[in-house]
Amino acid sequence: MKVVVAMSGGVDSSVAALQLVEAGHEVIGLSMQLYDQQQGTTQFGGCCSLDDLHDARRTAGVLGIPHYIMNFERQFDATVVSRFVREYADGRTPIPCVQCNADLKFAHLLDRAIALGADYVATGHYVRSSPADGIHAARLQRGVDAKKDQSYFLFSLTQNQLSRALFPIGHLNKREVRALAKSASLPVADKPDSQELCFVPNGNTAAFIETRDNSVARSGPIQNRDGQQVGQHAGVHRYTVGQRKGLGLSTHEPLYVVNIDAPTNTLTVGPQSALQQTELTASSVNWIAGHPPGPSCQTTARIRHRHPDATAQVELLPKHRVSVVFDRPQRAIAPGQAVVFYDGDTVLGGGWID
RNA sequence: UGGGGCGUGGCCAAGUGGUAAGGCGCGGGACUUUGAAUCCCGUAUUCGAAGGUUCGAAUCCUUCCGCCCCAG
Repeated sequence: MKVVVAMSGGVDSSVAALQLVEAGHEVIGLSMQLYDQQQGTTQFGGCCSLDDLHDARRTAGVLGIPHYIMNFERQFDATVVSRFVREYADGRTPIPCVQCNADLKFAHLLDRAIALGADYVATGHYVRSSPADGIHAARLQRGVDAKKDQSYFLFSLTQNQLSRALFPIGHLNKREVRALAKSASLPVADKPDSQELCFVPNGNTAAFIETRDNSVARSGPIQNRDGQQVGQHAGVHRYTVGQRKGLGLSTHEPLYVVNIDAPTNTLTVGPQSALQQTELTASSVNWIAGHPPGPSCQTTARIRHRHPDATAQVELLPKHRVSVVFDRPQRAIAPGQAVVFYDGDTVLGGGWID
């Protein structure tokens, strides 16, 4: 079959391509140009710099597959960056990687792949999937390497998207991926893992947001839970619920951001214990199977990437919303983050925390 | 200028003769395909100032400066 691999220029997607080539598929490498590269490569880290595009091209050369670079600047800005900035301005904490996956890679890029005659789009995510078989719907599962599992970032995929998705390295662990890259002499075999957000220069999120929307850089009050003002902040976009760094308040105990109120531009802080919450509601819930498991169910849920799973009771609410009640309190439930539901290794779905 | 108390790093704060705890904040690192958290390391040659006593003082003495409280 014909498969388009989304090649970021990193080891993971490179080995994904390698696996497909070795399996005998017709493979096309596709890389996305996500923003104007004129400003120089040092402006950007992560997965999408000019150097990374070159790495993808070199890897494709070694694999003997065609490689195309497609310009997705407009789509990236609309589906990922603009939302990211807006969320921060609203005092929320976004996860742009989710939109980048569901609304870019498995949307615009998938469309292009189909236009190229491809049957599937493959990525280098550490997740596994199984196709619909007439009885069961297509499923998404955690990657075998628990340390690298990226299923959290893919909870919003639909049956249609999943039916077109391949994850060739989901059954491998990172060590094996690197070993395969090395034995195939891929130029990126020893390239460091990417981290941080690829479109934010130097990991300086606050500065990036200010360049996009400087109306957020308004100072406002920091108050304690009794409503007494205890300090000042330089913009709510610099903070997230549960954050300790950057408050500049010295007290007998560490303080954390407990709440962000964008309308009044107010930050509320409190001790560690004030972050413990047992309940949340989430919106725009996606059930990967296409329908919820039932009006109410017991599942394990995860409130952020790499957070321990927790058992919870999920109740459906109208308008694609759910209420989630955990058996044990969770630390720093942050609006804008996703809550993702699992049944063992299978991703049931998830939604956006209100 | 009656009485009492206090002045230790950016903040809080131990230490009352033996050569400056700790917390907060801040900086760096680790971890990490979100934001965070967490962990590790670093952060006062110096204790309001100037003299003095002493082998040795932030700790004792003297003076000065500054601040707070209670009375008038």
